[in-house]
Order: sequence, then structure tokens, then C-alpha cells
Amino acid sequence: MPRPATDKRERLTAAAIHLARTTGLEATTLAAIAGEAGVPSGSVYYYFKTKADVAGAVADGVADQLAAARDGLPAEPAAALVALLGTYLDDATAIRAHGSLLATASAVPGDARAHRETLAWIADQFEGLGFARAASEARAVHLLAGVEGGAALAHALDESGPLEREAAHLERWVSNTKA
Amino acid sequence: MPRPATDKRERLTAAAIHLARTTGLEATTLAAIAGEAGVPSGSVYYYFKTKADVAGAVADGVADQLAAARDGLPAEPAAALVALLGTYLDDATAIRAHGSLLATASAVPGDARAHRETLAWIADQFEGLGFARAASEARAVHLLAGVEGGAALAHALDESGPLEREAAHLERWVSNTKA
Amino acid sequence: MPRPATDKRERLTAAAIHLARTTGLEATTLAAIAGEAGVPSGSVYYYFKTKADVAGAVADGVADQLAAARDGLPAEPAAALVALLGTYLDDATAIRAHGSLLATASAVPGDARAHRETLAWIADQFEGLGFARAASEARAVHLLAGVEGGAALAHALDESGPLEREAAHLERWVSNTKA
Amino acid sequence: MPRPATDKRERLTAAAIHLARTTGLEATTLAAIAGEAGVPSGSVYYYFKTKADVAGAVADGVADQLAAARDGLPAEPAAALVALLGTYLDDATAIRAHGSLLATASAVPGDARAHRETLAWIADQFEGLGFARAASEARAVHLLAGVEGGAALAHALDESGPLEREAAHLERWVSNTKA
DNA sequence: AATGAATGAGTGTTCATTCAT
DNA sequence: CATGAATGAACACTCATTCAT
Repeated sequence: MPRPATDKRERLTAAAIHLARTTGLEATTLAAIAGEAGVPSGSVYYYFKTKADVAGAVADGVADQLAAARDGLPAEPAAALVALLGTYLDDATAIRAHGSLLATASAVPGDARAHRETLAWIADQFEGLGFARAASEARAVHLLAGVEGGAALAHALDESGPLEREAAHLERWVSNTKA
Repeated sequence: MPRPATDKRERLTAAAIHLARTTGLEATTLAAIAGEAGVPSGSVYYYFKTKADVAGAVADGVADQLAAARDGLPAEPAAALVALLGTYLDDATAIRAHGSLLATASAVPGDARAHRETLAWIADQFEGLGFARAASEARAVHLLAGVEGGAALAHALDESGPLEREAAHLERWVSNTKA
Repeated sequence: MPRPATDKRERLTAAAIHLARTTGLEATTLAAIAGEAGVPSGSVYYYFKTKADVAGAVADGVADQLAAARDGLPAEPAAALVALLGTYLDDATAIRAHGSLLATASAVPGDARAHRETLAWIADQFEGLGFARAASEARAVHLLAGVEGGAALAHALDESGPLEREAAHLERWVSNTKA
Repeated sequence: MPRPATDKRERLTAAAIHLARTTGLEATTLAAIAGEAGVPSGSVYYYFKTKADVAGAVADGVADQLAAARDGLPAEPAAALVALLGTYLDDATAIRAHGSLLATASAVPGDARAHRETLAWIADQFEGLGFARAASEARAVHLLAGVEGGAALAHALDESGPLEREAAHLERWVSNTKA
């Protein structure tokens, strides 16, 4: 059973995300993306209009990957938030080497979908804990800023310490939280 | 009275920092840097061996700029930390548009001088407040991760709110701090 | 009926040989080669990986041209050798101006195919005249060294005399030869 | 006792000859020449008008070197000719690697002084052996064409055999010669 | 007289993009 | 539909040359 043709677009996007995170999209050739995806290089332009379009797909793909990851998290709000922090720790090696996945999406200006959705999901959890919407959103920003800042330091210093410490700190903060 | 020759290297570096922050260094032509610096384009290679060398100068220049900015801050530790957070707020418009200055330095892999120096300086302030070295360093990471994370969100969302909120939060945290 | 695509590579190679002989390959721009071949300049890199690659094609092309020229020569060995000397005389004007075609191939170091094949062919003729292989090879070297030396002097002095004299001398030597 | 200033021009020329033979003048930077000569790079233009001028100096210098070498040869004509062939054999390693010194001079078009003088000197020897001027000049061409052709093959094939064989052959030819 | 600093014109090479098939 | 062949615009980098001192 051959893979459906549209699969190629997905493989292309996945390859682009991988290379964008490891090498930077700017520094990555469309030919390299096609090569890694195992797709004929001429075909990139069948699936994408321009390289900027590929960048858009990267941002979208990252948002999708993050959404999928959140779907696997516990339903109970406090546990869900702790688990979210856990995904950063699980990814610590890659974060130290290449930065957080969300930061990869930042490289594409003008598309903050991944950020907005992540923030909204976190706020939903706080609301589930009994906080009002406004307070929940404020807390969401605080939590995401904390881990992303920790991730940024971990990447810059090539040391997972900052990420681990921030995650632990936020975990305590979440656990002690009461609406 | 003509400008000293060495001035050109500095103008080149300043232009490179500016363009690196607004456009990204990768996407910036050496010719563009020369143009913005008002230096003949062929001369870039008299002052820098290679484009990677320019990137190094950018990272160095950012570290220098940040060090200079810290020099202007109050001597009293608690006030100094609050003032540091204030520099982020003063720079809010640019941060929203292009990210924090420190993030610009991150684009040059392998050179974390700006990060290390900033962290050390912050830790010094906490030590000045009576904390042990280890605790001071942990607090420094927390503070920097917080503002930088806030700045990252502000940039991604093109909204200064997250930066302002994180800065305010950390200001309170610093003020309530007692060794 | 459009020219076959592969024709472009050949036109490029021919132009490169021509310019290598008249101007020197080092001094010849890839753009100039493309221009003379009537091929878009960006396309050179579709057919050749690098300029050194073009140099290789020049050496190969020269070897091919010489082989083709030898194919048109008489089958009888003595006549064939005399005819080979005749090709130098036919080419005297170009040799005086730019040196022998074989000398053009020498510009590409490490590739002596044209020399080896020419030498082998000459040795074959002497073998055909009844000489042992070793003696034939020695005579081949003597004959080729003679004409090429004559050609080199003709080029240096911009005077066909030396070439004509050496060719005539070798012709007699070949004719008087008996195994 | 410091070296006279004019020494620098000579060192520059010597370096240029060396690099022209080993690397090719075209491929050699004026800075590299200055470097090898131990002369400040800006000074090249004090001693030479242009790079083409340096090329002229190379051709001239080669002619001078060859003339100096001939000065050390025996006075007796037959011995002198044999000794001339000996200089090629002494230089065999360099010839195999970089071609004959005379060939280096050929790279500079329009200046055949080295060739003309060498030819004249050889003709003089034959005259000394009793040949008429015209016959002597013809013999000179034959002898020089032979060694230079042998040298060219030795260089192209990276094998000293052809040079040695041609030199030996010509030596016999000279020795058996009687006016 | 001699030179280090500075530069502009030019070169090889890359790559996003187009298009015929 | 899909793609391999082809290309032009752009870029990093080199170097002969100039000139103030």
C-alpha cells in the first residue's frame, strides 16, 4: 500500500521543522529539505509556493506538534500543567542544543499561533483550578515566560541547569496554587 | 578634524548589531552593513576576516553595550536590580519589534559572554543583599529567565503586556527579598 | 528541431578549450566561457561542479580532439607518423600564436591522458614498422619531444621556423627508419 | 652592514620567479611574493609599476639566471654543450615537478629574450666547432627543441625518463658531430 | 624614499524559482 | 500530477592598485 501523495507535503514539513530547529531555516536549502524528506527536489514547488511558504508551514507544523503533545496530557488541570513542564524536561537535550520548539516557531514573524494556543491552553488549566479568566491568562503568561526563559538560557549557555531550575520552580508554584 | 580610522570598525560593528537585531544577521548582506555604516563595501574585509567574524563582533558588541548600560545603574543592589528591569521597560518598543538585545547575541552560537556577564552581575547584586554565592546565582538565573522569557513572549505576540507583567512581578520579588 | 540539451555541455567545453588556448584558463572567466558558448552564465554550474571541473573537461576534451584527429590518419604506420607531423604543420599559425594543443592540456596538472594516449599511438606505429615495444616507446618519446619542443620554440619566438624544421627533421628520421 | 635598498627589488624578483615556477604567476598574489621576499607588501608598487611589470621582471630574471648558469660552463664548445644538457639533468627533480626554467619564462608573452640568448649561445658553440652560422643556428634550434620537449614531457608525465633519454640522445648527437 | 591602510572592480559559487514535459 | 532541467540574481570574498604620510 503506497503512501498517499499528500504524505509528501507532510514529510516535507517535518523535514523543514527538523532542519529549521537544528540548522536554522535561513541557512537551510530547499534542496536539503527535499533531500531529508526523500522527495524529488523539483517537487517542493508543487507543494509550496515559495520558501516563505515553507516557513509558514514550519510555524504551523510546530503549532500542530505542540497541540498534539498537549492532547496526551492528563485531564486534571494541576497535573496537566506539571506534565507540560515535564515535556520541556524530556526535551532538555534538544533544547540545550537547539532551543525550545516554540522558539523555532518564533523565527517566522507574524505567526504567533503556537504561542497563542499554548497560552490559551495554559489559561484554561488555571481556569479549571478556579481562577477567573483574567487571572488565568496572567498566570499563563507567567508560566510560559518562565519555562521559555529557562529554555533560552539553557540554550545560550549550553547547560540544562537553568531549564531544570525554572521548571522545578514553576512546578512548586503551580502545586502551591490555590484560587 | 577627521574621524579616527579605527572609528570605521566601530561603525561597522554598530551597523551590524542594528541590522542583526532588525533583520537577522543571516539575512543581512555585508554590503548592507557597509552601506549603513557609511563605509566602502570593499573595506569590510579589511576590518573583518569573514562574515562569521562580523557575527563574533556583533556578539561582543552586544556584550559591551549591555555592560555599559549596567555601569550606569545605581550602586545599591536592590535599586540596581530594579533599574535593570527598568532598562527592559525603556526598551519595550524595540523588544516588541525585534526581541531583546541579549537575544540578538544568541544568534551567534558558541559565544555566551553577554549571558555569562549579565548573570554574574545580577548574582553580585544578590550577594550584595546578603545571599550566599550559590543562592545568588540561582536567583540570577531566575530573574534573567523571567525577563528574557517575558521579552520573548512580547516579541512573539507583538504585545508589550507580557514583558511589563513579568518585569513588575520580578520587581516585587526583588523588593520582598530578604536574605 | 532544437539542439539536444547535452549539446550545451559540449559547447561549454569547446569554448573553454578555445579560451584556455588563447587566453589561458586561469585568466578566463566562467562568464566569458558561458558567453562564448552562448549559454546562460548561471548554467555553467549546472554542467560543472567547479572551475577546476571545467579544467578537467578541457584536458579531456583536448585528449578527445587529438584522438579524433589521429583517427583520420592513414593506416600505414610510416605514412601515419608523417601525417601526424603534418597536423602540426597544418596548425602552425595557431601554434605560433598560442602553443600546441597538447601544451594546452598540460595546464591541467595531474591529467596526462592526452600525453599518454598520443605516446601510445605513436609507439603503436613504430611497432607496426617492426620495432620491439620498448624501442617503439623510446622512439615515440623522441618524436613527440621533438615536435612539442619545436612547437614550444615556435610559440616563444613567434616564428614558425623551429616547428617546420623539427617536423622536417623528424619526417626524415621516420622515413629512414628501419627496424 | 645593512643590505642595500635595491636588494629588495632583487629579492622580490627572485621570490616572483620561484612562485611563478611552483604555483604559476597568475595564481600568485603580489602579497605572497612580498611575503616570500620578506618585503613590506605595500612596497611592491615602489619597485614595480604593475603586476605585468613583475611578470616582465620574471622573464628578465630567468634570462639572467640562465646566462649566469652558462657562464659557469666549460670554454670548449663540445664540452660546453654537454654541460648545458647536464644542467637540465641536475634540475631534473624540479623540471618534473614544475617544468623547465625556460618554460617559466614563456608564460610572459612577448619577451623571448631568454630563448633568443640561449639559442645564440648554443649556436656560438656550434660555430666554435667549425659550423657555418646558418648551420649552427639550425643545430641550436634542434638541440634546444629536443631538451625542452623532453622537459615538457617529463613535466606532463611526472616522470624524468623522457628528459633523461632526450638529453642522452642529444649528448651523443653533439659528440658525434663534426663540421 | 618607502609603506601600511584602504578600496572598487571583479570572480567563483549558491540557490530560490520557473517551466517544459 | 509531478518533476528534473535549467537559470538569473545575489552574495561572500579576493586582490591589484592607489595614496597619504
